Amino acid sequence: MTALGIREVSEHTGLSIDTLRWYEREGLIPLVERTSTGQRRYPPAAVRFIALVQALRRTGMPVAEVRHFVQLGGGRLENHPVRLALLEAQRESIERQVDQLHEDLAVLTGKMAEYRRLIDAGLDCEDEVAAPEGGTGRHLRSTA
Amino acid sequence: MTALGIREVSEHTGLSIDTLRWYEREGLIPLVERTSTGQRRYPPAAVRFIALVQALRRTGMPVAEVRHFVQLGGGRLENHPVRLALLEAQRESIERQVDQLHEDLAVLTGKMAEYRRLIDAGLDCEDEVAAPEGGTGRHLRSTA
DNA sequence: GGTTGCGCTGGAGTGGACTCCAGCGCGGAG
DNA sequence: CTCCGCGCTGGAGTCCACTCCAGCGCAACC
Repeated sequence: MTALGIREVSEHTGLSIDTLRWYEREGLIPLVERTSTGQRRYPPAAVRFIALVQALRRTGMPVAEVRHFVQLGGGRLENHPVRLALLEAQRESIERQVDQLHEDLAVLTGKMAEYRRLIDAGLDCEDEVAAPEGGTGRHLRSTA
Repeated sequence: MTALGIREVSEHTGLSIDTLRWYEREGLIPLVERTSTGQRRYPPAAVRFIALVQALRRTGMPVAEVRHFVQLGGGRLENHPVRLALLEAQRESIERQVDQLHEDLAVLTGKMAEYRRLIDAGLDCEDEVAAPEGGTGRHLRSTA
């Protein structure tokens, strides 16, 4: 009844229609039904599942691993601990990614501060004065 | 004097030797010098630059865009504002990524809580009881 | 003074994740 | 009835970022 067509799901999730079909072929999206004429229908459970798949993909889980997760059967009890463990592993991966992002952010902000300082002082860069085809070392000693 | 060989840089940065060479060909790594026999030497400035390139790549900047950044000349003053702007854009991108990661994390922890609840209750999944080739709906009504 | 090992180059190959297409069927609008 | 738009399928194509050679040179170690 509340099941959606592929276009609606595409708009709702931001995944392209082709990607939705491809994911399904690849075994990442179960629970998709068909009309009598063969068109896809996505019941709410499928739509919810897609949100999970998107979270896994966006956080860097490869398609093959998502498939593995999905193949852990139709929500049967004995597989829950396994799925839980996979999600836990991914959760840890996400936390590492956040840490890494913060480190990289620090690198960028550091570099940005350097550029601002140089702009203020009216200097070229300390590093990389790599033969700009005109004349070298026109920059002065740093003020600090 | 303190310049490093490619192997050392590879070990120091975690980038493979092939990747270092490829990055250089692609114009992502300037400042690399050569010995009289043609071997690469990485002075400290090059090594520092590589760290920046890594931060950009890891945070999702495409190789082409890093190249663009690098091509903004050998640290000459007039390019500093442009580089600064590019870094600022990337900084914002990183912040969006962190936000997205947190959203995805919430999806995962929510799903994990659900599995834990089901395990405790000894139930199959509410969703996705997709024809596990034996018999449907052996799960009971939820206790909550 | 050979052979082992690292480095170099240019180019080909790979893996992952889509993305596009031809060719067909269905169902509603005119 | 005919045409348009959407959806379907299987398969081919694309893009990106590496990764892997083959074939060569230098240098050092035994």
